[in-house]
Amino acid sequence: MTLIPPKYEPKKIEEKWRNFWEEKQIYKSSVNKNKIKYSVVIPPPNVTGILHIGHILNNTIQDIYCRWKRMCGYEVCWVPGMDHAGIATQIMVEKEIAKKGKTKYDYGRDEFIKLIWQWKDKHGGIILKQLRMLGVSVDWSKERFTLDKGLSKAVNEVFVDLYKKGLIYRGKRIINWDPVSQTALSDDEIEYKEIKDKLYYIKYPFKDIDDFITIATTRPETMFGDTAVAVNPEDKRYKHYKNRKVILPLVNKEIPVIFDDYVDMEFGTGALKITPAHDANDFEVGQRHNLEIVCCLTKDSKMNEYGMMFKDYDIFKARKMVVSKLREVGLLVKEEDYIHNIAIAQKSEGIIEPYLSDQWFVSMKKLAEPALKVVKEGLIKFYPERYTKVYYHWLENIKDWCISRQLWWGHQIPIWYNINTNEIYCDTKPPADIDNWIQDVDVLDTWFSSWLWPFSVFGWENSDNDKTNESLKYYYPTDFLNTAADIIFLWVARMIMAGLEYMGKIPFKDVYFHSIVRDGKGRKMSKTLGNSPDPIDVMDKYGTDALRFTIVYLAPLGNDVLFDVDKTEIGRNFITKLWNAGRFLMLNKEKIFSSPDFGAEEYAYDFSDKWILSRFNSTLKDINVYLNEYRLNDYTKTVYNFVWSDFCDWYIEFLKIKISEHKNSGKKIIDNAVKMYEDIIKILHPVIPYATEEIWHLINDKRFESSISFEKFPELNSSFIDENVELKFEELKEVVTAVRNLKSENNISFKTKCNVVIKCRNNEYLDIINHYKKYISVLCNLDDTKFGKEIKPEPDNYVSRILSNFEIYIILPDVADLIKIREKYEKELDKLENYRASLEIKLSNNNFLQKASPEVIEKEKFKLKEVEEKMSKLRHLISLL
RNA sequence: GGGCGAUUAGCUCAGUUGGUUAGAGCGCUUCGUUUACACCGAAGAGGCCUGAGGUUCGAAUCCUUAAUCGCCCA
Repeated sequence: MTLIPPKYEPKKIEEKWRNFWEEKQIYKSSVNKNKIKYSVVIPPPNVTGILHIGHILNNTIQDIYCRWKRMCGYEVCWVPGMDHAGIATQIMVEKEIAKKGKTKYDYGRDEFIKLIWQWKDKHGGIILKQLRMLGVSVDWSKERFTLDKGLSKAVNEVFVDLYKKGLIYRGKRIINWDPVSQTALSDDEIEYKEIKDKLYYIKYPFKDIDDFITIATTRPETMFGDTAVAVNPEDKRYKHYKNRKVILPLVNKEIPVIFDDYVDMEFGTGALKITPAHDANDFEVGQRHNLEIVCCLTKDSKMNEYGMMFKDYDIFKARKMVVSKLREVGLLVKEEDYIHNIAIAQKSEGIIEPYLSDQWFVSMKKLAEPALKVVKEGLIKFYPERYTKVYYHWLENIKDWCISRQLWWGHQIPIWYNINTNEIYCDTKPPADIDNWIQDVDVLDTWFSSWLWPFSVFGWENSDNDKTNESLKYYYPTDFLNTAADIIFLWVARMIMAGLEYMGKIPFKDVYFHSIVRDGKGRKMSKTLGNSPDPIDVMDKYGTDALRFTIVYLAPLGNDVLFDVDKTEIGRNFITKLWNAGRFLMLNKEKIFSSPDFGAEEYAYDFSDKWILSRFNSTLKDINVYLNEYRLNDYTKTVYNFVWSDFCDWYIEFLKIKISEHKNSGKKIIDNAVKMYEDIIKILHPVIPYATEEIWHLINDKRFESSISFEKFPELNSSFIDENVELKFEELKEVVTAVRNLKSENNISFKTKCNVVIKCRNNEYLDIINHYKKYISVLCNLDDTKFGKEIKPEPDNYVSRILSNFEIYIILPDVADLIKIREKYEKELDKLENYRASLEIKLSNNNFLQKASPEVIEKEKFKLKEVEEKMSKLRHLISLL
């Protein structure tokens, strides 16, 4: 028989089982029509990403479900993979070549992409290695990457199909242009910096009347692109300018005054110049009012021909010149110091210029309708449920999706332009006469491949092969998606659309939005704050299971997790406790089976056995509910409390005594306890796989070729749940606690043995005490325990505690401090009196008696009777002092 | 500005359709190495359930409103 070592050493043990699981490929899944499948796709992490604490939560949750379902007999398939993260990855390589003073243009597109692949093979995917450490039970043989051949084919197929359906079109859009690196940037790559600037007030004279309107702007040089002046329709100052036109200074062009509630009346003069080509908000206003779009800047932030005499000057120089010219002609009213945020490119530090350009869009309305319907009809469920509201709101106000990105790394758009005719060609295959065509230089948004993930990972490449692809037929739709709520639109909603459009079926049934992990002060984890712990360090220090357990334990459904590294102690301590309980059981088992003092006689379940079986099954019942409702912190908390408070604090303490009292049945007793312990290990395996695997093997050394992963998850046996037993056992616990409390409060050390008298309400309670006299005596360290229905202590020197069904008297070894005892009793009496009074008020209220249900009234009456009884006993005690 | 949440013990949170003398973990105080565990055990202190109205016999729980904080979308 193997003994459990004194200390749980996570590092060695984790490595051992991780290798075991992977070498034996035990989590590899294949189509098995005899089993119900449970499939999950990982939210593909970014290929450049490294593991942070949020990933730990996300992947632990998925692992819990995969392991749980596997133990429940499902054919579980969890697909891992990564996305190619267009911008992030390209930047990594651009930074690298920048060190050599080179740009991507020095290499050219094809060579540059080769470099990125090299980078990816060398540095990419660290995160998957880190996920291995976490012990995720994914099927590594199914690992996918969004730029894999098959997945790329799927992307092209979908683009072409949507284009042919008329759901993809080309349109104008303001993008973030970095004039330094000559590229478009996404919002994520931009930082905002506060700068001191000037706010210029400029007069725009009216066309027909001798009046003017003053606008305020920080960018006078863009006035050459102005196509309107806007005011708020509510603004009384400007109401009478309806249908008027102003003359754009310097340009001498007529532009309209428009009314739009986008305008902030408080800002500047309440009048804005509208430059649709050079400001994203102005562009929107322009769209609403059908304004002309005039672009007056070049791609390197210089004035173009619309800038007239300022052509070829850069914007800063041009600004100065424009201002002095306006001053000269008397149209500059004033300039004010002004502090505002400007957008800066993270990498190049260039000042971002909003730039109007041609982009590709997906028309979303048609795709959104069915996606809305399936959630409304409950085919897809969101946890927490309130996210459905967020989802509806977005889909009901859906905007078209800009899918082109000005990058080289990604799926190049399958659109070709004819050099001679400007004709557009769109197909999965390039045009035959390729020399006459140029392919669109842009690539697709990374999400354009991620939205196909739930079926592309199973081999979907086009709408024909899904009919013959067994894997796809078996695993799709998936059962569970777990992700962060901030990508509900970017990813979740779009997957639903794509799933319905291309598979004709929802992509998943349950979507669980997990918590956001924040630091202990509630701040978001961020690189700049440096408050984001490296999970690998935490795993090193406390153990992987400890981190897994803690993070789930702290994560309530729908709320943020406040995580500090120190808190990992919760998980570590719990695992140590669990480990030691097992160690105790195995030590005893060894002792019992190797000593002639112990026998193997049958031992019928006694009260404490019935109690722990009831508690265990109640726990099992609860955790089944919690797991089904994605209340994972309740799952961990429930098991935690059961193991610590019920199993260790009480059951094992009882067990110690039971074994010594019933040596002839020692083997049976310890076997029963070990059996329950094994069940506990199994229900914990989903959350702490390493420790439970190790323990499971230690309990029985003949298991080396197998894994706890495929053990049957303990099944609920409701017939063991006995509320009455649980309540009665609580009372027994109360007796023990009361005796300990009396000792402690009267400064009797635990080591000092003393005598106790217990008066029981009736025969039933008498039986309990009779049977457990010895246990109480050991657990409280007593000398003599007398009990009976009518028994009374010798009326000399004792203190007492009145419980509902017991009166406990403890004989003091020294002369009692009567004053202190009296104070104690009176304090208790005061408390009871308050309670009694509130009950009496309630019960003398006619309204209550008429309107409350009879059961409630009975309950209140019983409480009153009980409290009155206690009080009279207490009064009696006081009178004896 | 629009929407969605949150506010309960020093901290982090439970509290399921209203019937509770409002619970847990951590922290704190006191005691303790009794043959699993000091990453431990025993005992204890600690709350006008954010404020104000209302519904009800009865509200931490339902409604209205205010304040503070957070998230998402503009």
